[in-house]
Amino acid sequence: MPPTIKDVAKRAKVGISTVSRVLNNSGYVSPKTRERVLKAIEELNFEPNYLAKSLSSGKTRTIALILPDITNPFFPAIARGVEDAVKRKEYHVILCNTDGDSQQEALHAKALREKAVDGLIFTASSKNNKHVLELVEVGIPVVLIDRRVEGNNLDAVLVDNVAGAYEATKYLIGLGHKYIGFIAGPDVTTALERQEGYCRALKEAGIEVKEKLIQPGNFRYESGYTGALNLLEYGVTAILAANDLMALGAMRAIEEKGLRIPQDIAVVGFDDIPLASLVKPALTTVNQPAYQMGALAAEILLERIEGKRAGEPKEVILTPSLVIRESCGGRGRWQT
Amino acid sequence: MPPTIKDVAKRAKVGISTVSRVLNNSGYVSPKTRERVLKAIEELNFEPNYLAKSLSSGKTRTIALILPDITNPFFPAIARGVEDAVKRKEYHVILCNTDGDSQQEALHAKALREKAVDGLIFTASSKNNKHVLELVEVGIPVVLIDRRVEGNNLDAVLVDNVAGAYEATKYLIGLGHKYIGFIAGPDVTTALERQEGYCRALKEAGIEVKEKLIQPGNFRYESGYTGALNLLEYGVTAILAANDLMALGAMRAIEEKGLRIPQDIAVVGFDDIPLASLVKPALTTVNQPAYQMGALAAEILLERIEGKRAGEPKEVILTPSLVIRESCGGRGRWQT
DNA sequence: TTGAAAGCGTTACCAG
DNA sequence: CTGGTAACGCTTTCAA
Repeated sequence: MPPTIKDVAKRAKVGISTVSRVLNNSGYVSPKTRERVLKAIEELNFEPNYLAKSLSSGKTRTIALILPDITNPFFPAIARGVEDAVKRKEYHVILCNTDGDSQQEALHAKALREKAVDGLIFTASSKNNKHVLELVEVGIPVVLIDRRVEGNNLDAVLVDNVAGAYEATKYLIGLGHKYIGFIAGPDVTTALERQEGYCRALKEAGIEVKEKLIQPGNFRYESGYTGALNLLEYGVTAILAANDLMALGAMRAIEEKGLRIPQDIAVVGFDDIPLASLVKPALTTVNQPAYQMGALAAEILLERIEGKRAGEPKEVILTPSLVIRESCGGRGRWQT
Repeated sequence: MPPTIKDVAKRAKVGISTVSRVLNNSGYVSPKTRERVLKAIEELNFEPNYLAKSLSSGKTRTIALILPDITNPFFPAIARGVEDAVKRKEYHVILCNTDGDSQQEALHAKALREKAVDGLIFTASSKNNKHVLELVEVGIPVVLIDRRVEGNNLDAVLVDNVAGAYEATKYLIGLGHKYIGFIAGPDVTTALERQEGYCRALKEAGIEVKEKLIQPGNFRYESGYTGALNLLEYGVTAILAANDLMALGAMRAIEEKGLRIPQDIAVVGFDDIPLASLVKPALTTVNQPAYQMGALAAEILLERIEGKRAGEPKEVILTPSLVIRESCGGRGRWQT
């Protein structure tokens, strides 16, 4: 059995409350007593039992990060940002993958509540979010990341997807493209917003938005591949994909068709995952500061948890930036 | 305040121990009483407090996964494998990044012990491992993944790195290469073993192992890049990198030098991260079944935790397989 | 400045 | 079958 606070008390010949005080640097303890206690702790190699502490205090110093799939290259950076930010304050993070499944989200939410996590960071992926809102009602702070949930205002760290896609499309237009295809994402706000940015840029430039130039997609490589295949049939000269994975799939399709990037077809992605700069040609894409998003979300969450942030929830909206590389040809006037 | 077992007891007009029994399906409870209790639980929307449960039982149903960096593309699949395996049994996983720093490993180990995780899965990256061994001594099950730690036998899920690199090198030799460069990894067993496989294949083929053809590396993209630059100076016709990231860096260097892959230089990686199949030319590499490794490690750990596995620790050594793609030219005789 | 004692919400043992 | 009650290890009044 590991030593307990009681053992320390006995050895130092003090009461257990005194030990607790020196442990937490709370209340008064005379230097001499403190010394004795410290010595006892040392000799016993005592370590406080966190469970007991948590039960008593109600705090676990653990948060959860719920996201669709850590295997999706957009998320590791977020996860790392979160962990780095909370690590400094000695919190830990529980990682939960949901695959965008509402039921799994619910399961995790329930379990995490029972485990009394102090708060959670959530990438919503289903429409049905009542499980999370329940957590909020119970008083567990939640900050959303990347995706907003409807019908509730919560702290959130988002990216201006409309602006990002708008800028990317405008860049393509500026390069002279008129027949630009879009490979859409699944039915989540981020994807929808990107589509909106695409449409807006087109309209603003007086280019008609053609239904058939908007191919369905699901954020996965394969759907980018098939979407591009269709788009090529329609004779597009450029393709904007709602995320990088699909853009990569599109590149594969284009090359298999014997077309060259960017000479024949230009492609732009969204996310700026690590691969984007490594493929050939390097992918021009809209950068999302994933690491910072994670870190920022974590900081906001900790502030809520520690009561340093009160009042209305706030959305932090970051502006993504177009990173011009090789997949659209010469560096255009948009380069900054 | 959320309702407690006490509230339930009161409402159902039974003792709290009875409530506890129905909660855990332990001991005898008459159908009628059980019914009443269940009803009360329902009405109160009661949920057991896990902390209290844990304090009492000593079990947290939480494990930790300690690895260098989730941002390194080799690890997300492992993490996912671990989580999926453990999720079925309603365990959670705490994710810890160490950056291969022994001090951070120690910090995490200490904190996790305090938080009483039931066990942990560990990718050792520093030589100094006494912190982990301490956990083992305290009785916390540990299973190693990917890397062995010296001086102790623990459950481990490993890959036969020697065999993998040996096969890869032999493949290159079979293709007619005689001047094969190697970009080494940092000072961890996996990297060392891969180097050993490389040397062994060379020797077996009667090819001299030249010191200068072994470039230092640290598993990162950049070191692959610079390593390749040096290797090209020496006129190698093929490069084997100790991991994919470095192989990718090497590819970049080769192309920047105006050389073609695979016509001028062949390259082989190790890991088979998701990017490997996406780059052009697609990378021929040694596949490590990361997802399964994670899942397997998790299963072994749970068996230890739940006492279903006793006796001596055992190492499970998986055999990696060479995945032949495009970066070495035509499919050679090694294709299966 | 210190210690005793009452929780925190469960589990588990022991009578009944 | 069921209900008390003593742990589990710590925090936090409250007196002294």
